[in-house]
Amino acid sequence: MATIRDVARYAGVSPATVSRVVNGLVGYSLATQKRVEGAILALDYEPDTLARGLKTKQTSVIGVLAPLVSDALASEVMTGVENAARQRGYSVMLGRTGLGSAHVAGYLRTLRTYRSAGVILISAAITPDMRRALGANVPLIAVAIRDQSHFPSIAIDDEQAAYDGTRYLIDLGHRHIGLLAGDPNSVLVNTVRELGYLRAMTDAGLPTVLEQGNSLYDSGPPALRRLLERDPLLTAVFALSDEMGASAVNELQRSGRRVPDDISVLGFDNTRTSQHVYPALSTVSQPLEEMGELAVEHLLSAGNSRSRILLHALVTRGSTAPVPPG
Amino acid sequence: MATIRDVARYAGVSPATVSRVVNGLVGYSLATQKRVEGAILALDYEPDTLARGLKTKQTSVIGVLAPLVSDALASEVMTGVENAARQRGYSVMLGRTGLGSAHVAGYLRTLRTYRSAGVILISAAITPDMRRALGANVPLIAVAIRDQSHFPSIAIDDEQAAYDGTRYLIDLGHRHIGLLAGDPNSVLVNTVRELGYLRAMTDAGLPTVLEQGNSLYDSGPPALRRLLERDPLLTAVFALSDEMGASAVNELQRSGRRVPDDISVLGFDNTRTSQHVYPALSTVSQPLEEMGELAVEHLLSAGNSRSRILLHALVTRGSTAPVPPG
DNA sequence: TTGTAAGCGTTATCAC
DNA sequence: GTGATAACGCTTACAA
Repeated sequence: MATIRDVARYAGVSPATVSRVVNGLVGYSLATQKRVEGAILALDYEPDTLARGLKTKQTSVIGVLAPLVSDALASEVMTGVENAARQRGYSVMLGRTGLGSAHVAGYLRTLRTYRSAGVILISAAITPDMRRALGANVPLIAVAIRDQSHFPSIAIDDEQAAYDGTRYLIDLGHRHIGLLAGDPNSVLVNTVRELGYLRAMTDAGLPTVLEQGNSLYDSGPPALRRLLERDPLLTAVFALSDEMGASAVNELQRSGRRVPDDISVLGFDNTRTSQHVYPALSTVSQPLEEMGELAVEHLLSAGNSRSRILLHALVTRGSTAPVPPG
Repeated sequence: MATIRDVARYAGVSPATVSRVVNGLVGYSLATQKRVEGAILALDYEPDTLARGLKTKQTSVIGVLAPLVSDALASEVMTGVENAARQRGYSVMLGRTGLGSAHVAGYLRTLRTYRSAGVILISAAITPDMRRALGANVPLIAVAIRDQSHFPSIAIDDEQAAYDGTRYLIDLGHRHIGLLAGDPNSVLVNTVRELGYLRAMTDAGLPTVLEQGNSLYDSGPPALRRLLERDPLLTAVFALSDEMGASAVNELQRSGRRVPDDISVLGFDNTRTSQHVYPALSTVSQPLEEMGELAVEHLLSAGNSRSRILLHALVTRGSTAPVPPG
């Protein structure tokens, strides 16, 4: 590995000058610039990130913490993050949040010792502990979750989105609409979405019925069965995640019911999973990739530490239909 | 941020001694150890990774390069990688390979300047260029792909796995079995799997019929339709990825065919996607998470640079059945 | 058992 | 416009 001194020697200049050229600063003639650039090419020189970071107290690493690496929602946000990061010459470092907050703090400390340029938290709320573990100089932002605290975040209005989803089902003529809720403890957003469902049903003077899942695929069927026991007249199910929605569609078919003829299913998030069933899931969409991109932008533009609320949208596909005549 | 000198001063020892304690070396009394540990706690000291890496020429970063961050297969391998890495105190840095090899080389150079402890390539073959871009000191291993070159890899025997999958369908009584192939250019493994299918069919004296997809969900339906045009008597479809398998199941149902009553579908890889359809996909399974874990082990245990071939298995679920009597 | 000092590869502050 | 030189925070001979 060639160092800056090697390049300097080769080009017949000082290391300082090489550094200036590499970093696009001012203070050298065109002739020296050419010579230095030639030397860099000849020696295949690449600045050492570690040395540079040590000196400048900043590296171009962006940390991303997600509940589950293999989670579809997190994957799509990560795609956006990765794109935006790469475009700006940043790298992405990955961590899992699923294992308790002590563990997250560990990641954050690591990121701090790497002098990370910023960290993005997917589907998890920022706690004061986290903020502290990161130190004062590293920006932190939450994505796909609304922070009731003053920490910055990028999200949709989950309450309103759930309201709109429920409302859509109601407008289709459904009166018995069950909610496949997520674990309120694991993802804050679930609670808020529940509220949106409750409000829409109450506004319409309709009875609410709700069972808890954990947002993942496997939790859908049992929760669905409980839902059906509690209200056998259900003609629509609103799942607070696409995974649960997809498993609900499958479970319904397994038990001999037709979707959407007998029962409609609405999902949430518009991840790829929503397209992996037949009929494909209608779903409340949030712009996951865009959120990831915006998060990177946010971290890198020091000034604006404002939170952003993006627009949700209803995506209608085959899994929802007007209430059956029976 | 406290530095090692702060700790040293606080504990009344030299930086060298602090370093020794921190790194668990020998050469200090129990008493000093206690004092140093106390100081570390008091000052909330954390060694600076950059400075350390600069000195030791090694950091605990493991690079992972995947074709698509949001790809189910890659996600599951990454889960394994992340687990194993974290256990050993390593961090994971993420990159995408989907954009052409010049771009991959860029990542590799970054990883080199970070003095990465090693890099893992998912679903992509190692090229001499890559090897060169990384420099001589950073180990590199491919996962979920068999390298015909001498570079290390962790994979299943894809040819045999495809053979066994095909054979399973044949044993079920199927005679007209179509192959939903992947793009041979994008993932090497597809070619090999094709060979396995071809061999099994030939061995059984059966006609082969094959259409190309690109392994992703959306490429399934059109390829399936072409397959059905070419052989309307098809009673089984072998998809070389679960995504294509899942979309095949959905497409078949959309067109009024029953799975598996009219037609069986077999997938490949046993990713989560295979469970996201109804009936769930029978599939040829490869131990993705385990592969990720082994890859980390491999990188970190300098000596054994041997490739490993893991066992595949047939997972039978609802999407396959004996050939219909008609 | 412990301390001193050099140096890893940069960048930044001075001089010239 | 260019070059010494001193850090950045750590590890590691080498001394003591």
